[in-house]
Amino acid sequence: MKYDFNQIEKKWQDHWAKNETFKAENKSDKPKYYVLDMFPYPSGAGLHVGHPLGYIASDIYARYKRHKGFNVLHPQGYDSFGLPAEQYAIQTGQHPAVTTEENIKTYRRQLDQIGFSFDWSREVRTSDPNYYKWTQWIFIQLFESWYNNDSNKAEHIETLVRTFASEGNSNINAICDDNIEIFSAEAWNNYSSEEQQEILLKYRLTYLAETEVNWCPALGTVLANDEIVNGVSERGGHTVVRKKMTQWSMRISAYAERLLQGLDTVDWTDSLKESQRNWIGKSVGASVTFNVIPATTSDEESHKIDVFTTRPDTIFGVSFMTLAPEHELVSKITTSEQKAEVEAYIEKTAKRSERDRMADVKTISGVFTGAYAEHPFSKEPIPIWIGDYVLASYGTGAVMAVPCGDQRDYDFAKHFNIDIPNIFDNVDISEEAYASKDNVKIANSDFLDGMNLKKATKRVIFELEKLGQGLGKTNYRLRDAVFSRQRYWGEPFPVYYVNGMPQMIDAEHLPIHLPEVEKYLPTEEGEPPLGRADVWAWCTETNSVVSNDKINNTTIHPLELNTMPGWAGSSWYFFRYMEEASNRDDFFASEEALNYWENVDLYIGGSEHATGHLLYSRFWVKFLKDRGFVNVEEPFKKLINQGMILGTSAFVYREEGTNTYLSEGLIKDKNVVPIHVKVQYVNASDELDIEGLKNDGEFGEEFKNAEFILEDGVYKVGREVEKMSKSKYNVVNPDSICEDYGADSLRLYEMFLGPLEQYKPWKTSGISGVHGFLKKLWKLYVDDNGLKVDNSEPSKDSLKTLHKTIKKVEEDIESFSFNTSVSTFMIAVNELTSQKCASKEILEPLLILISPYAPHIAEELWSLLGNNESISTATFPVFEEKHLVESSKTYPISFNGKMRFTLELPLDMSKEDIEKTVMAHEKTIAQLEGRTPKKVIIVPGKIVNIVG
RNA sequence: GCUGAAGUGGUGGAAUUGGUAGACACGUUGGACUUAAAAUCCAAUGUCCAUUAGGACGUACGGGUUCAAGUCCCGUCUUCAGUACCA
Repeated sequence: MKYDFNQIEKKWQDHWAKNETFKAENKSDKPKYYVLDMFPYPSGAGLHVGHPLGYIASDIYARYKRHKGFNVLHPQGYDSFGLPAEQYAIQTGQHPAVTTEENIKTYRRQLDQIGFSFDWSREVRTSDPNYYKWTQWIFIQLFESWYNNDSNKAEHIETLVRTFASEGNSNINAICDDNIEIFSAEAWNNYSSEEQQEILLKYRLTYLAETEVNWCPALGTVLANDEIVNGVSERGGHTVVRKKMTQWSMRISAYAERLLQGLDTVDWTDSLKESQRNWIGKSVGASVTFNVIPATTSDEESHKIDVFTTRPDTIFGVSFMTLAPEHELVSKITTSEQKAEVEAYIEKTAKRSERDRMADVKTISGVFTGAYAEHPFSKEPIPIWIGDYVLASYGTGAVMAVPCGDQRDYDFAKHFNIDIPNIFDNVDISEEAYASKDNVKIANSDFLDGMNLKKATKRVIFELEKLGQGLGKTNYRLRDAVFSRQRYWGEPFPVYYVNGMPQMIDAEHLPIHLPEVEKYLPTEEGEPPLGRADVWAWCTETNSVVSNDKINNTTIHPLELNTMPGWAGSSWYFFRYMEEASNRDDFFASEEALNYWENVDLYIGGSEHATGHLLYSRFWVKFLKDRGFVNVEEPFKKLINQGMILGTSAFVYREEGTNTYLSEGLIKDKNVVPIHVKVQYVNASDELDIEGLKNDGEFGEEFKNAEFILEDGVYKVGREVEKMSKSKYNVVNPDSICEDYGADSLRLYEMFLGPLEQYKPWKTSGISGVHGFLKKLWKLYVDDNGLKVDNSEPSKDSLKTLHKTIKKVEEDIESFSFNTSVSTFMIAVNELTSQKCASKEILEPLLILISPYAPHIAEELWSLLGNNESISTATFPVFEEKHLVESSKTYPISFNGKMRFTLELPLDMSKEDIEKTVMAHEKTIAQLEGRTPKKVIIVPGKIVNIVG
């Protein structure tokens, strides 16, 4: 019987699907375990061998946990809203829903053929109205909530409204917009409904606000920072301008501290936690208010500049202030003499994108405004400058410049010849600023003289508070997240507008379906694509979406034209899987389901989601918990970032100006151009299939008439490791691997390549190793006459092989070291083969060990052994130490730490006897050449080291 | 710059608390089987010296601790990833 992997794999994949082998139960006596892969976007290109890496790892773990007696939830689905489908729709006119459906089909077929143990009955798709109904619902809850700093959680907006009505807002401690005026209960009750709504928007966790965006008029859309290159759009090279737009924002900043603290409670890698910490960017310091000195005595208006500083202790070192060019005070305080210069500077900086400004750290630029502020303590005038090293979007957009203590301020001061007072005792600042926080001793600072950083900081804040010109403050870099997209293929907002004020549609009328449009582009007026929908108005009488021409602004109102961003649907999907598909109509997941599964125990995915998806999900989960909809604070307990599988590109070398290609060994001093060729035409020895290449239609005539100069009768290609991509012709498709070697080989090989987290190159030639292993495994059970396993008593050696394998594999899986288990299997099979082991007592448990990695062959052999139940239900073999107990040990005998020979000695031999035996050995005598050793180190069971 | 990860044969990588460096594979070379090829099997394979026996050197580099260092400590270099005028 041959190992016919194609037939075996198909057979078991069908069997698992038909019997719903991997369906998870929401009621079980077993402990639960939830294994999840990061949500895939079903791209049109399908999978390459790099994609399944994480899925294979999580699948091994899920299968292992089942063997270990857990009720495992291992679902899969699609983040099916998104840009590529929309882009494709714009180009071809095809509805994104249609192409998305096709892509999902391809994706599913490819996933199925790898043999994953997904519970497909729980599949979700973000673009499914039954799913986005609940995304819309969550949005409404966010709108209906505010963040109460006193209770330190989100509360229903009603609690806020009640307080407003009874006592005004002066006692409210909320996370809200900055520009909030104090009002009394009486005032509140007298406000018009619109005025009240406007105020409430400043408190809601999702709110409409003017946001500065990168607007590209030619594309009619907003661009992300990384879509802009050198000030023009990456696609098409169109001009991009900074523009204010009214957009939905999410008040994630309310959760900054909890998002930071929560990191200590989850089992993620340090690097991932670190990038989230950086992103949140907490800095502790003080806010200080500087009064602007009026230019003339008749000047009535008085201005104040608020700054944030992490070093309030250096306040006496301030010698100037710098405002961001966009700062609203700039136009108000600039003197007439400086006006022209300041305006020219502002115009110049407005043209540079924020990213450009940040990237260019070296050029120092700025302009004096002519105005002065008053130092809060010394009352000395301080010149006010503007400079683009100060960012409008961070802090208050203004800094108090302390050149002796901050390198950027120092450079700025040097450049413009501004005074650099030294307020540090015994520190030389003639070359650079003293930015260190260690060994600070303040001098020339009035009441702070002689104090260290900690003391001075405390004292300054105390004094500032006394003056009413400052207070201790913590600042976060984390900014509220823009939630509107000017796109078609996303979740529509459940929002309509009455007199310009946003109104939520009642949850009972959800979902609001994405309307049909005839084109997926923005309108001529620059409105988002939904502006093209004819049926896109809300009737408050029938509670339905009706034709736009019925809009009367009394009962029928326009609907929101933006859609939600990609992260909306992916911020809560892990809860949706918890509920069985048949029970999803009335809630996003039932309380029982949420209580049973709690959160994701193991989450595997790419590190590119470090600050996007992983931060937004945590934010939504904390919010949902505050409002009592879920009961966990963090969504993902343990998280592993899988590395990337890189391609090994192949190159041929064309001699410059000719149609001649030189083999890799011949290019030495020649002037050659390396050209990518398809890796399919290269064998394991880097030799090129020239005929194949010549006849490949995709390359056209390029190689048809080319001459190939061989070395030793073959053409050798050059190789280089690069990211897998179509344009580099190094993409390897899992379909062909499954066809040629089988899914089990693919699974094993992906794991065998190296540690999960690491980046490593793919080389198809290497797969023959694991494929050979599977054949050897097969032969251990089956020969030409069929099954050869018997009920013979296993040998001691075979028992030892089995049990050391159990031990190692179990340790490996628990520590996610899947690559080493594959080696362990190889060693086990090599050993059992040479032991001629045929004992069922050994070979049956061995299959369970291997089955998470190579489930198809394991199932097949398992059933050949006479089992009727799927191997996935079998209990993991139990390791027994007694089989590994040895009576002797092969000791390495070292001289001065270098191993010279080995000696087998009984393990129960005493130190003294070991020393005697070793010293008497002829090789020892030869090594010592008559010397007497100074010392003999004996570590029983480990090593003997002779010194001297 | 900062933060994080990493640097081991021709290649991917192993060495879990300091204790035989290079497991397991790929590739290469030689051999068996075959008319031949494929498949399979056997052997060798870190580098250098030596006919052998054996020896020297070897985990990015330079130091150190230790009987013993890929592993611990100090310094340097390189690569990758994230992030960045963050006040």
